[in-house]
Amino acid sequence: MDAASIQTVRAFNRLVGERIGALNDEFLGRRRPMGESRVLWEVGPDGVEVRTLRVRLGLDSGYMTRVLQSLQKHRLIKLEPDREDRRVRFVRLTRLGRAERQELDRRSDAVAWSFLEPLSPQQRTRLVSEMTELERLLGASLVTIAVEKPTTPDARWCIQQYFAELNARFEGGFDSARSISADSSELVAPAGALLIARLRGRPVGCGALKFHHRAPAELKRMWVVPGARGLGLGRRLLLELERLARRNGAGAVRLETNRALKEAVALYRSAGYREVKAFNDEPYAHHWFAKRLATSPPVPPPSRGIRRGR
Amino acid sequence: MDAASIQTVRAFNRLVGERIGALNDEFLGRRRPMGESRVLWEVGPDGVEVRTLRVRLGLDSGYMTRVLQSLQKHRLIKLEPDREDRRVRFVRLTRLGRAERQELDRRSDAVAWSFLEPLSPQQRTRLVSEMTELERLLGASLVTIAVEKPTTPDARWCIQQYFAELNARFEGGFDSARSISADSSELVAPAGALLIARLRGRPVGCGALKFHHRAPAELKRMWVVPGARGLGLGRRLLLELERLARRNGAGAVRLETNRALKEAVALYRSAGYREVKAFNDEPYAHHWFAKRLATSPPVPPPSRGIRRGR
DNA sequence: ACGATTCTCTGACTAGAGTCAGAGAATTGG
DNA sequence: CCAATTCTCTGACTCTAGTCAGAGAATCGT
Repeated sequence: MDAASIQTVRAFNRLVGERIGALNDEFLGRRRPMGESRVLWEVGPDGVEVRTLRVRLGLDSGYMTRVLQSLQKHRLIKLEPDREDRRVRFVRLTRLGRAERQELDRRSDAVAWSFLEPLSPQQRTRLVSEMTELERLLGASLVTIAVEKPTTPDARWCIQQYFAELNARFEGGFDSARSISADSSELVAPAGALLIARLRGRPVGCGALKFHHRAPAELKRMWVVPGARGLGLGRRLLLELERLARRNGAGAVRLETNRALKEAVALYRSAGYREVKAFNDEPYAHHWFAKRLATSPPVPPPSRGIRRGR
Repeated sequence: MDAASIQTVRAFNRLVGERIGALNDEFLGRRRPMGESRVLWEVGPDGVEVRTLRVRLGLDSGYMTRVLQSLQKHRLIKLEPDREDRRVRFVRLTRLGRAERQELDRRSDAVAWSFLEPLSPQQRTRLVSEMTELERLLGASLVTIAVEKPTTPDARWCIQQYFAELNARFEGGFDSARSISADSSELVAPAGALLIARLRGRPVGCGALKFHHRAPAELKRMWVVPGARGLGLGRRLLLELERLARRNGAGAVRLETNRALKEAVALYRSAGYREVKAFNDEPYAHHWFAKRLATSPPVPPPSRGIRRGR
């Protein structure tokens, strides 16, 4: 990459880092410590488990406890034991807390407005479209992919979204009961595995494998959240799944898919999958693909440049 | 402005603020406290006076002293009394300090690279071009406009640039001696005023007024640095000048300009200036404009964006 | 010349944002 | 059922990034 690009990125980092940091501190952190504001915000209107909060904000449990205690002392939140698991605590906003959160909301709006306000209408439109795209591009490098149990709420959410999308896109809809199964018990070791992709803690995609002794692993449940498409995340998931299959002794991967899922079909083809004859009787499938896995990892092909109109 | 735009800007602020903040801390702040790194960086290869450093970084003098002492203890800087004014101290990097600064430079590059690295070549190009544009657009809201004496170095620089541009653009060049004057003594109260626009400390434009008792104020020296054009800065300067004229009792503003300055002519027209007959004998002018000022401000005064003290 | 101002330095203090090592309760896995 | 693990809480620390008041030296303005 050329030096000029690096310099551009550096200049941008400096300007934007300073500007946003300063504004956030000034507007959002005035009334109370930033840590408390962040927590207050993250609790959200419906409440949340403390452990979730901790993971999302990446805070130490001791620190978190104290932040919550302080918020509670100010009557902004209520802490109650979780119904299902009495080790965990559930945080809820009080009426006062909701008001305070709304205030934070207004301030966030004001910060955003301070970016837009000095610009002409055309420039505003421009700014917004560029931020949208940049956010996508920057987000791409923050995605993490990890094995996760299919029973976690996030995993369930991904699978649900996946089913909902199939149902919307397949002609005649989709009913998971009629499809070949890949339920929770089949997607944990040693029978299989589920990968969840996350962007800043939030699930943005998934992909699963079912292992078969001395037979190709089966690829299932490939899905990427609509807002994160076009960033090569599908390909990253696919590569990660292949690595996992290889580590679990599979010499090949195979999968079936529906013709409505055009991007997926294109992805499989470009990732080296060859169309093969139907190897199962999945009623929703139109295409069956297979790929032999190299013993040593193959060089990743260049990611496709996805164009979007602005 | 619609809510969706505000939401986009907010989402962007959140992602970018966190991402850049985190990376900067991680990469640049590892070896020593961020404050020290910032100072080390700001000293630069040629050294600098402590007071300049303090103003630039906006630090308390006591704090600054301690930061410098710590850097000195680590043999990264040398402190010596200033030659001309023995109250002030002059900071210089030692050999070790220069090496450390280079290291910071490398890390900054690495941070920038970490943005580019996960992207495809097309996406990289896209990222860079969007950052460039976004930096311009965000910069616009950081511009501050204030009255300044025409004798300051920055004011002089602006006027010089203005003359140089006229000389380049007018057919047959421009010689300020042949033009109607508006020199330093005429551009300070009560005879007149000079406005300087600044972006993060650097001058990016100017505009001046000459007041005449019971007669229209004269607009002079409107200029915007080429890199900041197209951001509506000219219009902001113009509005600011009109406010100033009104505050000084002028009921109207008038000005003359050269046909080579097409953007300026367009700006005056679109800001409500009507072309009038020549009211003076400026040899370089082709157009004379005038605008009556409303008694109550017709447009809400442009805000200066929100500033923070670093 | 001399009072006001500027610049640096010192000491004393604060708040925010954590980290770390346990301890005690509840739940899970085998 | 029991051991391991998970989750929250407490107490005791740390580090960074300041702020504030005042003192002493040098310089400036008149």
